[in-house]
Amino acid sequence: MGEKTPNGKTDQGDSLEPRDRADRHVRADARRNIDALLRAAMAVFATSGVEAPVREIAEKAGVGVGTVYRHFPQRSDLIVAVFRNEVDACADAAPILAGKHEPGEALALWMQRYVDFITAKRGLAAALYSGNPAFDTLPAYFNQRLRPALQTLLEAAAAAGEVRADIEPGDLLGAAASLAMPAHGGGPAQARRMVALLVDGLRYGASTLADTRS
Amino acid sequence: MGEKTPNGKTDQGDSLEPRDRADRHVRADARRNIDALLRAAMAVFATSGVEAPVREIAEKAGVGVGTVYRHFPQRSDLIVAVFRNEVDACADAAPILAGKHEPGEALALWMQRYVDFITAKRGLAAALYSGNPAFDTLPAYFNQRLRPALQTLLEAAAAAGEVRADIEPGDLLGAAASLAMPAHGGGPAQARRMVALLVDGLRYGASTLADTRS
DNA sequence: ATATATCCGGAACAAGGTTCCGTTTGCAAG
DNA sequence: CTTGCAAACGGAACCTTGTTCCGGATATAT
Repeated sequence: MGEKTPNGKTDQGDSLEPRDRADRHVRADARRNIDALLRAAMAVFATSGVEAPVREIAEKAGVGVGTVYRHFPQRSDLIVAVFRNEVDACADAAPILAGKHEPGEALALWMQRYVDFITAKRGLAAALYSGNPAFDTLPAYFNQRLRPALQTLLEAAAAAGEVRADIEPGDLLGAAASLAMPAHGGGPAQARRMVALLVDGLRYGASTLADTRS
Repeated sequence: MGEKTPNGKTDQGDSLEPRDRADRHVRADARRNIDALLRAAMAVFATSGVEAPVREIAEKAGVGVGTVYRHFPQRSDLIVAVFRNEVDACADAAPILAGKHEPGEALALWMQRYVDFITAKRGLAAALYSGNPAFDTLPAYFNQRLRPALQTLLEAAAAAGEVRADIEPGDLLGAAASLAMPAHGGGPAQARRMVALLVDGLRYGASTLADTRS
């Protein structure tokens, strides 16, 4: 009659580090299965939502359920791992875009990438609001990974004079997330348009501020 | 592999009317059991959250699970019925308070009543964000019942010169709900304080506007 | 080549939602 | 006051899904 959180030794999900350290030895087959599971879970979550049965994910990954629970002691651990994985991918996209495009363009492209991530995650909001403490650390992780990524892009674009310089990355992430929330109604297309508008607002601000100040 | 919503004849949950019409005959024992179920569900949801087992509710109501499902074909129908029931109670409190107190006082008291309703409903947010279409109609019902109730109070208080007159009831409901959301951290006590502040803001506005205009 | 710690698969268990059906009962007509 | 029966009741049984367990397979160090 209450909470049970023995939580022996969860290797992922507790640390706030971007990725796992190679603790001792991870057998090659284990690593392969973990990757397959993350990939399968990502696909299944995208189509059936995060409440898809564990068996379905296991089957899609070509492993038994026992293997799932060996690496992800709780169903929520798998969900968290997938979310963190996607956040990492989104954050990692920032330097790549920065290397391939003009600063302002890189910023705009990354924001769209971010919107796509949010809209694709049906059930993210539900998980966050579910009250399940397993998801408590997710928001912090989001900020920790995404804010620096966006900040770098913002600073580069501001230095190039392409956007205004007084924007808090955290504010922008929050605003874009609000606009993109699936619960808000309006499909992914609308979300992309609204966020594009937001980014254009940053650009407009640059010229306005330049005019006003000089 | 998809949605199944045959939905034969759900008597509650589809109509937007405050309460059920007496369709044909409702046997006395049935009415009694429905009431007992709503009461039991309200109590159980308050203590164990909305994901409490149906069996537990049935037992607390002193009926078999078959009886639960006879009146509430899906578990979510019971949840929706309880929510609507509490919304009705909250809305009905408005005229009662208005009859017993000064207009400004009635408004303040009702807002507290509303906050208590929001904070008590652990899992309301989760349900709303769950993506389950069964809950889609809830927000509309909330507005339909609560807005007129609050509007009456606001108009009375404004007519008495106790609060400013330019407040949209919908805005106020939304703001108070945001402040009271359990997910916001801070207990019910904080929520009450913050909303009291909000109401005081309305009062301040009354004198300010009076000064400025005359 | 061998030992062994680790990993794998899937049957088995537990819990909760939902269905089914034999029995009981409110109630209105006679 | 009977009687007939549609409606309602209860709870066992069923299905789905999360989680545990353990005998067998296997990667890897020696």
